[in-house]
Amino acid sequence: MPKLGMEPIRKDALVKATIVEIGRVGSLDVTVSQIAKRAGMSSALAHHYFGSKEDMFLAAMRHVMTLYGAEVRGALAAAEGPEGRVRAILRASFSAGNFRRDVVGAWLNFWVLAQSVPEAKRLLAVYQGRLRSNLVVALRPLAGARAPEIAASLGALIDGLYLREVLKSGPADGAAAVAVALRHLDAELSLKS
Amino acid sequence: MPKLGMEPIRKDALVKATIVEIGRVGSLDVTVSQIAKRAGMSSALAHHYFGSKEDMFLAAMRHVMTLYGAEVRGALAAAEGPEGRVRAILRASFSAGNFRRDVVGAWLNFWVLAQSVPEAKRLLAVYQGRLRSNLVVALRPLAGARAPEIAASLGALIDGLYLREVLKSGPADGAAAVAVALRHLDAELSLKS
DNA sequence: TTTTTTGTTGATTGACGAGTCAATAAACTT
DNA sequence: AAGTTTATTGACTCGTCAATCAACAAAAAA
Repeated sequence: MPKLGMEPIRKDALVKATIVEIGRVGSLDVTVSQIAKRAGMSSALAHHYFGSKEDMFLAAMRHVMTLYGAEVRGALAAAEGPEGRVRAILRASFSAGNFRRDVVGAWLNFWVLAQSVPEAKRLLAVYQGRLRSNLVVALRPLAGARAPEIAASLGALIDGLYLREVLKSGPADGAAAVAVALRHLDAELSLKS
Repeated sequence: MPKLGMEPIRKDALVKATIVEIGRVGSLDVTVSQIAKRAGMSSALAHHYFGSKEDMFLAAMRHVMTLYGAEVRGALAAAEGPEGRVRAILRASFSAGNFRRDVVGAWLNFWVLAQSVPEAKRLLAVYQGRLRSNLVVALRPLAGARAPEIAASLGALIDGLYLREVLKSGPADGAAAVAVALRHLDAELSLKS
């Protein structure tokens, strides 16, 4: 009994299942069947909605980035003052929704994919550009001409903290990561030269 | 015309070819045949010396780590004063030999592998532990009780700078990366609290 | 000189998995 | 009622690749 309008529902389920399965297996070597099974459908249907496994994963990462972007915008709107804005970005980056084991694992695999798949590289560049731009704007009133270089090191530090999360056992500790990033920020801001 | 004592030569060639091929392709989806071909032998011989593809890659990463470790020890021996030691570690981390496109690509894939292969996870933990320990020892005279936390953020920053290198086009710029890390160090050291 | 050890490869096996296809069915349209 | 669009899947194709094997060659040991 095929109900109509299934497409968005199925796609959404597949996108979520993709993240979960990649997180579970720890690599892109998940079969489409595994993903489809977790999403409650046949692999043929998954191929019907997304042309290929790669499309599926790219859609999943677009989804992750969209959620992150929305969270940043929300936090930014509620933030007060320049420093509040930087803190808002950092907090969003390590929020419970984004800083999850499976999501971090997906990011890591996405990074690998960006080395060989142009579309992944493009997406990653867009994401990095947005993060950088957000940081620079927020830092400008605090650091003036040094805003770009601080944004660069903060960005790298964020990526590094994500990376380190992968190795840890136990639940993700976003608060600790935020603390490290904030201290870096304070330290950089206290540098007068 | 089998010359004897080939084993170390073959293994060495395979280890190097593994890094190059992974760097070229950008993922672990390199075939053993490709690696063997680049190393100038048949895939069967590669399997003869290393039992499996995974063993080959793990040996390659052990090799990378060994070189890195030797470089750090050398730089540490020649360094003067505590700050000189921290600088030596950072410079070694981004030296021309270690901070190369293909090597960075290999690291990235190694990180992914560490999520699912215990031996890779173990190796990575050993490496991180050594780096951390080196940093803490060097930082102790400079930062006292704050040495561990500074070592942690410096370590994450180093990883992040490696990660960012992957996306860049053009040749690797180790000097720029060292500069970012050094500025972070200065900033952290100037924080008195 | 026979035997063992070491080096070497072409050919083959065996498994696995992405993507396709044909078929079935229920809804909507005309 | 006939035709079209959307949903859905089991079965199948087709390519790829890690790993193994059988066989051959040369050096070293016995």
